[in-house]
Amino acid sequence: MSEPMMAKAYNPHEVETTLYDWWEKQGFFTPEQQLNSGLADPAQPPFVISMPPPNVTGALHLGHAITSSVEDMLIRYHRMAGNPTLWVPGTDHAGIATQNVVERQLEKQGMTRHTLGRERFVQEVWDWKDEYHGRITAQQRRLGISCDWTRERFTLDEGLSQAVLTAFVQMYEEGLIYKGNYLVNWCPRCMSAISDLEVDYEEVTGKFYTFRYPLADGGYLEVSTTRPETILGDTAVAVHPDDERYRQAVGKTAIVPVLGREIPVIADAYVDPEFGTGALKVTPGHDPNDYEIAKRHNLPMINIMNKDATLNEAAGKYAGLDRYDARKELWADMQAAGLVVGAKEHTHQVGHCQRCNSVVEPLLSEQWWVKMQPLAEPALEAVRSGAVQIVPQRFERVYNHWLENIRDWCISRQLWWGHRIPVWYGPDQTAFAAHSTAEAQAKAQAHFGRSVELVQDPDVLDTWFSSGLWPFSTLGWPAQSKDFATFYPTSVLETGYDILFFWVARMIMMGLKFTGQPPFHTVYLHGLVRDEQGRKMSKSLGNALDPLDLIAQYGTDALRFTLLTGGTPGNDIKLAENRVEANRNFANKIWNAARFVIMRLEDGAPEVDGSDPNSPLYLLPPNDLLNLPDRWILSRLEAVRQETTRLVDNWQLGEAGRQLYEFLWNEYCDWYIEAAKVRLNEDTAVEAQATRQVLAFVLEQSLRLLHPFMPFVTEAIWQNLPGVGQGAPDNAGSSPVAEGDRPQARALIVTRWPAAGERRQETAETDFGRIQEIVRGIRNVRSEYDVPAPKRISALFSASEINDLLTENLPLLIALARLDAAETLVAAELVAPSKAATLAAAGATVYLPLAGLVDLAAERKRMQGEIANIDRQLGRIESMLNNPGFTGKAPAEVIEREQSKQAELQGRRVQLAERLSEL
RNA sequence: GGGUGAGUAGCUCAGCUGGUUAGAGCGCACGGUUCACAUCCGUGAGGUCGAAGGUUCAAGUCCUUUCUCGCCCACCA
Repeated sequence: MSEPMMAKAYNPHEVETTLYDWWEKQGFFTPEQQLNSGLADPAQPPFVISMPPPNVTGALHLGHAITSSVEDMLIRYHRMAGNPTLWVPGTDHAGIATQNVVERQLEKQGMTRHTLGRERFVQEVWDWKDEYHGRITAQQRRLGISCDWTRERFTLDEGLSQAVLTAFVQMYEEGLIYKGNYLVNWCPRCMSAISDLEVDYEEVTGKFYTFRYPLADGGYLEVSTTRPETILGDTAVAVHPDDERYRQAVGKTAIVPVLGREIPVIADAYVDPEFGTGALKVTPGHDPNDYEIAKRHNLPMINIMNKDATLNEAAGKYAGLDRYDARKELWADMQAAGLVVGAKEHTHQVGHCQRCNSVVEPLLSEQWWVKMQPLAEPALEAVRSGAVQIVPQRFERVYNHWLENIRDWCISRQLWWGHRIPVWYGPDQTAFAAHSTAEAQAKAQAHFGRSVELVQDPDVLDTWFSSGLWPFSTLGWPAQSKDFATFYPTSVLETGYDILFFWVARMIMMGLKFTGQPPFHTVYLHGLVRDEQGRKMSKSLGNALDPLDLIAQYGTDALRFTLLTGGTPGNDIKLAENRVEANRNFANKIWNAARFVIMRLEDGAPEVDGSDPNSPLYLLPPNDLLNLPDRWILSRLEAVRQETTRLVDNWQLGEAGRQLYEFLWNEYCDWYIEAAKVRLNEDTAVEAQATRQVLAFVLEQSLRLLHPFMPFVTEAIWQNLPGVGQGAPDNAGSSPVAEGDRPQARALIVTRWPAAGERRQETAETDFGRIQEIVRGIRNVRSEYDVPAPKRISALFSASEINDLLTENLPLLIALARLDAAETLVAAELVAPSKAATLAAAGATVYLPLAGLVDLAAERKRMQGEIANIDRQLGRIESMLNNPGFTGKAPAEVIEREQSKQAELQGRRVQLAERLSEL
């Protein structure tokens, strides 16, 4: 195949979709294909992630981008490590959210769901789902996620619906699901109950109204409220039992203003005498605390509100008014009646519907509930025992606290979009939970002894009910499927910490309940993506960055790398656009380094190891052909391989990425490639060839290490490497060869993560470090003396102990420090020229005559500064080494390091001082 | 009220198990037509690591107190 010339700059858009389609078509995302191709080792445990399903009608945002980046990183890493790897994608029907979207759409056409009727409305939502499903999944593909699309699921699929039915019926039969009339959080806009978690509390400045509650036998009590309309539902006034002020009032009768209803004055310890007037109006139908008080005192509970937050007949003359209008009118009437004491500003927490931001009302209503305590216990134990580990660990406390104080979960929603509650009622309201109408009928028949007409419960389940089953329902449960047997429990559940309760805790509870096992062994929580000022990104603030825009501007890899390396686990990340840009530059940098290497490989192809697809693509030359830079970069590569592997295994993904960045840019590009040029240009053919192989070897291994972080640019480069051969995207799908006969394509995505090498050479690192120190020192002097960059200068090295090192690597020094070869000399000892800048580095003294440029006074000053700097450091070290506490207690290794540093500094000091005295 | 995270260079952040002169990117200054890359190269300036105590031979890193900001949970009418 003809090698396509690599473009001068990396263009993400030329490769991303092509590569993605090719990967997908090749089947690399499926565990079956990984096993068939020999990448995955059947002896290794599978690595499985259930993808948090995005809302099917949602649009991609940075939350999805960070989730995808982290999960795809883990998936690619484990796939390369040889685990059969499965990442199950899917979408969520997102009950209220989706229904609201469609309802808003209907509204624009002057319709409501009721004008359409249930069946047609649900059909309408399905149409939406079909339209938008393609959009969200296409957007996810742009992120490069290597999930197994052949196993994609939707929460309202047949299979997942079966899971929901099974779970519901079983829990119902065990008494874990029950129906009851309780106070719920009611959203008057959604016209549905919502769970505690779906209520967001916001601080609101309202009014604190104080008024007189008349007593039947004269007098009054002063009482305060933030919601005067609830007076209409009062069934008592309560005071603290020990409150002297109100002792006589207890037992008396109060009169509800306007309505004239008689209610008792009671004593209850809940009342805080310090707060307000110390007397509390009790509205059991519209306040959770009052509800509890009412239960203790057997008070009646009055519901004054309709489901749309207008008042009902119980409100007397206010019936039909909206809650806020009623508030005003009632207050005006009270004022007229002389009952008003006053109203002052008051800030307090008010519950809002998470989905539509309406103010939520506590309302008495009959709903379905899950009994949580019995589910919470095992879920707590799973984390306590370590069967489930949460990363970062601090979230375990949050998790524990929530589960220890858990309350029953309201799971019924008065919506049409979702899993309809599988309960049918007979003529006498007897309830039958069943998997189907037919089964319900059979149950009813058995119960009544005859066939009766059944009516199914109209409500649907909270969308998080089906989400709780996701890790196993997507694998086929309740059927005993092969996938379930093979891939359950999954490995890691990765998501943002904001849905720890909504989703993660419920999955653990449901997983333990229905499969007897925790659904995953690790929970990895990432932070939330915020704007540069740390604010939440939102449409209304207009500060939301669109991941698709960022991808269009900088490429997918740049965005992914930024999200992966821009923060630390569990902490929010403030996304600065210039970091994305910097990482775009990084992708380009690698691209160009590769371009250079590949061009040079045209002078002599490197030896390819074709024997084992799991070993490095290129062979290394024999040791005796390796020079210092070769040995150095190989040693560094091995160190970085070890470090990144360790870091990824310890969930320090960002740190791993940052290390690769620094290795590739600051070591491979800045030093090794520059050093390699010397040998490629000047040495013998055999040596040049050896260097070409090292260049190729290190590049190829680095691409593997970087691939999970930057999948596209690494694969694009890899496909251009000589020896990769056929299989490039150009051939994908269009080959006339039958599927089975086509040679297995080679792709970076299915190469092995580099295995441990034996190339670590501390001496090479020390020696090359000396060269670097000297080169940097010379560059520094050049810069200080304003030597024009292209100008070659003469240099005299009085090398003493590193004479051999410098002699051997003289061409390297000449090239990197831009020395004049004809006027450069290395010797163990040489006489200092009279007029030269002097540098003490790495044990050598370097004289740079810099004809005509050296100003002796300036040079003296420069050296004095240098000596002062050395003295500062020496002072620090000496006080350490003179401290018996240090020498007695510090590890030998640390002491040795300080000693050798001291020796080196003293050496340099002597060199500089000698020179200074000569000047 | 309880819990928790953050406070490190002008900005955005690293610094993982305490041990070289605390790092990066961007920005800034100076210099660059070095045959991969100006999405680049070289050099440099810039930090009492929020504050105060303490533990330790040694603290940005551990402990206590404290200040500022953020988030989560919680029934104060």
